[in-house]
Amino acid sequence: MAKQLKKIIDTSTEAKIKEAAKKLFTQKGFNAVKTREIATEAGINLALLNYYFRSKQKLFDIIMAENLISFRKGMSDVLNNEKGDIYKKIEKLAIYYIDTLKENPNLALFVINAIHDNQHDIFNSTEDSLHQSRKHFAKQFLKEIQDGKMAPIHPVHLMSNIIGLIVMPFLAKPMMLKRLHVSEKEFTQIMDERKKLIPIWIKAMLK
Amino acid sequence: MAKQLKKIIDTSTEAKIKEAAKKLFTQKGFNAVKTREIATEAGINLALLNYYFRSKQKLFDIIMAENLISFRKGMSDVLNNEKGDIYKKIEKLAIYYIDTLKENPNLALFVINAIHDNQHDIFNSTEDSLHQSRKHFAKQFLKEIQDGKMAPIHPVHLMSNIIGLIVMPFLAKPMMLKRLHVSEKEFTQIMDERKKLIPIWIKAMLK
DNA sequence: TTTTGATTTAAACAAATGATTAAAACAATA
DNA sequence: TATTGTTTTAATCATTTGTTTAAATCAAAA
Repeated sequence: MAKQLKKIIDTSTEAKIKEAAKKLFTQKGFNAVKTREIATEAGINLALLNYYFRSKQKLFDIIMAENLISFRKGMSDVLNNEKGDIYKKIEKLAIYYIDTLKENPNLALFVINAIHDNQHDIFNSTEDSLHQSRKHFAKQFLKEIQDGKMAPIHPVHLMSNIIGLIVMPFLAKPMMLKRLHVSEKEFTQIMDERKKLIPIWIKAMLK
Repeated sequence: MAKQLKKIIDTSTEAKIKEAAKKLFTQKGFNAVKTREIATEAGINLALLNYYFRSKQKLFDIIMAENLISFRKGMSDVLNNEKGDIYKKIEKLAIYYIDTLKENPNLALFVINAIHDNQHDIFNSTEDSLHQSRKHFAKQFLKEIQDGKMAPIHPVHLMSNIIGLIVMPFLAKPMMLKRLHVSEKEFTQIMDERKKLIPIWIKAMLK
């Protein structure tokens, strides 16, 4: 059967399990999710989880890998492309991540948690193909400073600021909605505003 | 000072359990921590956990409450004080949270996770005494906009930016250290720089 | 010293949980 | 249709995990 077609329509047991697992693991993490919960969510017999994926851990590893790929995809797509100045790239990053996190706000917390326990060695350089592209971005950043267009700050500042401005509203989303009396729709709108605002802000900050 | 002294001297069984539980729960969350692990870490017999705290859940609830208090303390101390313009307040917030998170970087992720599962109803208005003080801050913010000193943006933007700039480097700390080849000491130094930089940045962004 | 109540301990319990098994149902194909 | 390999199921297993128990130890008061 055609693989591409299969993926879209795929209603197979294996796909149902993976889908349920992804939803639950991404939302609640490894330890908070029980195999029986996944089975119920997927509407399948408990034993099929082990039949198709050997163990809960191996299933989780697959979800982890897929989630990291979605998260890295935006980075490599933007940074690998040599065109565009630093602020254009920041805008592209903002657009990609805001759109991704609008779809799946839990992804942010999932990745942050993964960074912290790091049982998957997610910073493994061979695994992580972004090493090169990041170097080019770093060069652009240094040049910007040398040309006097940007204040001389440590890369940790720049990274913290970019990631912080893009990701934080999603990490704090439940609080934002409740505390600032914002609806889902308004929230989405505000996030879309940020796609344009963040590069402008970063530029203004680092002048 | 008296409190710290007490903390050091208090070597009672109850205190040892709470200390171990706080360390582990804050680091790994409720589900990843097992009662036997707490007992070992505290160097006490397993049964004493239930003897002093009834259940794992009740022990966790206490740690949760204490952690939320540390986290809210900075907010109320700064916002309750009517003195100071908005940027002075932002600086005070930055100083408090950066110092707090330097001491305990895991606190950030713990609170974010608490915001998400929210089994403790942490936005409960009666529980949360900050309601009033926040209102005054909001007024200051609106006045700033009406006076044309600040761009007219949604409060969600302001909140996201302030929290994002302060908290994100700690959430992403393990990545920062590894990826940007930064030592613990350098990281601390950079975080201290941010105390002054963040209010300046916020001002520049929102001009 | 004896008594009394509080604390600590080793052992055990019951429920939850991840995994396995053996049989049944199903699907294809010869 | 009969055969064969695959998928699904109900039942069960083994371990983990939160909690309890009953006895032992300790410390202060009588």
